[in-house]
Amino acid sequence: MTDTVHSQIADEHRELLDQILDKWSLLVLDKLCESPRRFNELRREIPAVSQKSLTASLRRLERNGMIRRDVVNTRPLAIRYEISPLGHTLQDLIDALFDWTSAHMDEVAASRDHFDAENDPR
Amino acid sequence: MTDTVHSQIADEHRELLDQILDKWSLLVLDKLCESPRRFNELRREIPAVSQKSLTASLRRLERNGMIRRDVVNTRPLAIRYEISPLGHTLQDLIDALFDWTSAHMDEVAASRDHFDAENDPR
DNA sequence: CGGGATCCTGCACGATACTG
DNA sequence: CAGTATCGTGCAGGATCCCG
Repeated sequence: MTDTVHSQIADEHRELLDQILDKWSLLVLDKLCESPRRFNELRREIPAVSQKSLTASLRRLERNGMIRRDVVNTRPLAIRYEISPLGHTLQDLIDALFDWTSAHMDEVAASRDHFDAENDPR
Repeated sequence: MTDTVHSQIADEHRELLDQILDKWSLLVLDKLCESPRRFNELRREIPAVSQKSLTASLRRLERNGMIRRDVVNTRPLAIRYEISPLGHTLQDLIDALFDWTSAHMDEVAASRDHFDAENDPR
């Protein structure tokens, strides 16, 4: 196998992860792994996300098969977003990522302070 | 604890992950976990990355304490980038992420095709 | 060799207003 | 309630040129 083949594969990985690891999707997936939610429930639980971005994130996750969008025909109509089996395979990974940030947040912050202090605070 | 406290914490996680999971850092970290590299070695191994983006990614990783930058005083001078102990704690996670993409790439692609076929290919 | 400095572009994201 | 439509912005990221 040549280097270019390797890097093509690596690039596919990157693109795929880019799709899933967008600004909000991890938070959304985390919530949906817990239990199905409705649109405005997610908005309330992730206050920093705009309605447009949440819509986009949900669409992308749905397109990639990570979540399912169920239309419940009531009045007014309700929409349930729920994790898919494929999305569920990410749960452990997501938990591990959040655990990692919890465990190393301070360490990273300290490193940042140190770096900023050394590199021209001019 | 209130909702806002929860979401603030979640937001810190998101920001931290955003720092680390930028477009190229996972690929860079993956290489550096294997062995130290020099700047142009990384460029060659990740052909899609531009020089500017690689520089930025390395700087960010260094600032966050994930990698170390060693200046070797030869002529011409050489720079060794190597994984730090903190960065090393991410290795298993990164491996797991790449394993996940390898395992589910086809599934995701199929889901995408299905989604695109259903939603107005007009 | 390992970058820095500039210029430029797209697109991610937010704000706001409106709708079935 | 769950969006769509439109507008505006920043900033990530590529292209190019230059430097010790």
